[in-house]
Amino acid sequence: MPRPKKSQSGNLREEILATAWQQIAEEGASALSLRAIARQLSITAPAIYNYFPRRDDLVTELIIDAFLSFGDAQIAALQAIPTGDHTGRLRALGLAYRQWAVSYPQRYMLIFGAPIPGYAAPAERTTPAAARALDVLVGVLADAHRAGRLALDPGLPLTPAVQEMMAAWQVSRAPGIDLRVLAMALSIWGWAHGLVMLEIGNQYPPFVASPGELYRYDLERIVRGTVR
Amino acid sequence: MPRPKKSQSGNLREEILATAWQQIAEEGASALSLRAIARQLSITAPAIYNYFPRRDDLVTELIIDAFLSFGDAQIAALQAIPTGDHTGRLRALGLAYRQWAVSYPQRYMLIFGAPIPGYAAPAERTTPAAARALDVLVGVLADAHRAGRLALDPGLPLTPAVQEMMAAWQVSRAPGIDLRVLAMALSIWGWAHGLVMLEIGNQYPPFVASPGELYRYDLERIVRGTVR
DNA sequence: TGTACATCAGTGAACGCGCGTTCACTGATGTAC
DNA sequence: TGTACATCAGTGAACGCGCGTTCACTGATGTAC
Repeated sequence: MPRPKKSQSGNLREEILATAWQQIAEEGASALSLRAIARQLSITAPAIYNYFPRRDDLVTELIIDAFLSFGDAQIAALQAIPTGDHTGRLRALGLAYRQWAVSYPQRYMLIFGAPIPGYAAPAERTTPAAARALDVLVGVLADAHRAGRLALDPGLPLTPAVQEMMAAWQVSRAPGIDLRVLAMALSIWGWAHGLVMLEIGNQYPPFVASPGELYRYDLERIVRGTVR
Repeated sequence: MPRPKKSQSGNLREEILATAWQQIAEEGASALSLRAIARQLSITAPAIYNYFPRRDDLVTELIIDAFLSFGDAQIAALQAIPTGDHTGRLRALGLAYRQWAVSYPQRYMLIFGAPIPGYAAPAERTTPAAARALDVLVGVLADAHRAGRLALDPGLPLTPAVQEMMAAWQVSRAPGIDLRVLAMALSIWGWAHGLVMLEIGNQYPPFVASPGELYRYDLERIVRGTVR
């Protein structure tokens, strides 16, 4: 008896993706299984193959989707903040970064955490999606820099190796952006990633009762030290 | 035919642990399997049960071992640096942090990365081991603070929530240490964790050809901004 | 020194499990005449 | 409007795999007399 149509929409592909997200949220990305998805949708596992030729194709779709959602959240964070309020924009970006991560911890883990064993993401599909969020941060910092509001330590020039890497970045995705601004973007990203990973990975010592408070405090420190 | 003694030492327990480390290094912690270990040691899987009642007990052992090794590395990093050289000590700690992580990336992932699905570490055994490394950092910062060399932004006092958390830490593990020093330790830890996770998780954009150079540059920035 | 015996580390077979993937199939649907 | 037919999404059985864990066993070792 084909197509018992648990779903009146018939859009099984979307339901598979939605169920995959649900399972990732509950059990983590490494627990994702076609059979579990099928079970939950009351279909048989081979039916999924009509939509995703291999399990990895499903995973790839999920990763790209997560990157886009994350990038959207970063972009949306700036919407309410005036262009000239550089401090406010950097702060909003930082808050939105953590907010998205704690709202979808497993999704964050999927794109920024440990790689899924036996799965290699196709870089040509995921890299552009990944770059979006970083571009937003670079944009905010570059605006502040253009306005002369960025605090760059003149006593600490880029080392040649770092300069070279940032130049490669500048050429490929960030034309005209000051190399020290690019380095600062990576540094801020690393900081946010670190605190967020500690939080959603449950790695903080037990006395850190409210990681969000700690993050916000530290974000304020970073913002003050970055934008004058 | 029992005990064909592939190993003349007879210390099979140690060999199991060593093989487990090897497999974690090659395939990641989530690929760890008793059967694979047994295969490599040319024994049968049930033999392992003579030494570890359950698979999880083996994992717990590995985690504690990794924490201790990491803590040792942090402590050892300070050995060559004079007590009064606060800048040098903080820098050495930062360099050693990354060095250990990139030397044993899977081990780092095991203790600070994504949790192993279906495994919950017994906190009463792992927490003390985990705290060692953080204690070292706190010690270095506290020394610098005592010497009046720590740069604390007087315009950014701890928020009440952060103050409360740091006070809990102070009571439990860090008697007499200034609360802002504790907050700074967490912040620096988060930063290092972030950069290191991006590096060993292969999350950097492709233009970051040499993550180590980037880390060292940024470490220098952090050190300069922290210790006067 | 020689023999009986307890110990216990490791074996091999078996259990039940869930997984990704393949395959031939079925039967409702929509189209062409 | 009615019928023949092609399409194709989903089924159900089966494949081979690796896993953790259990169980009764075996036979080398070391000790006690």
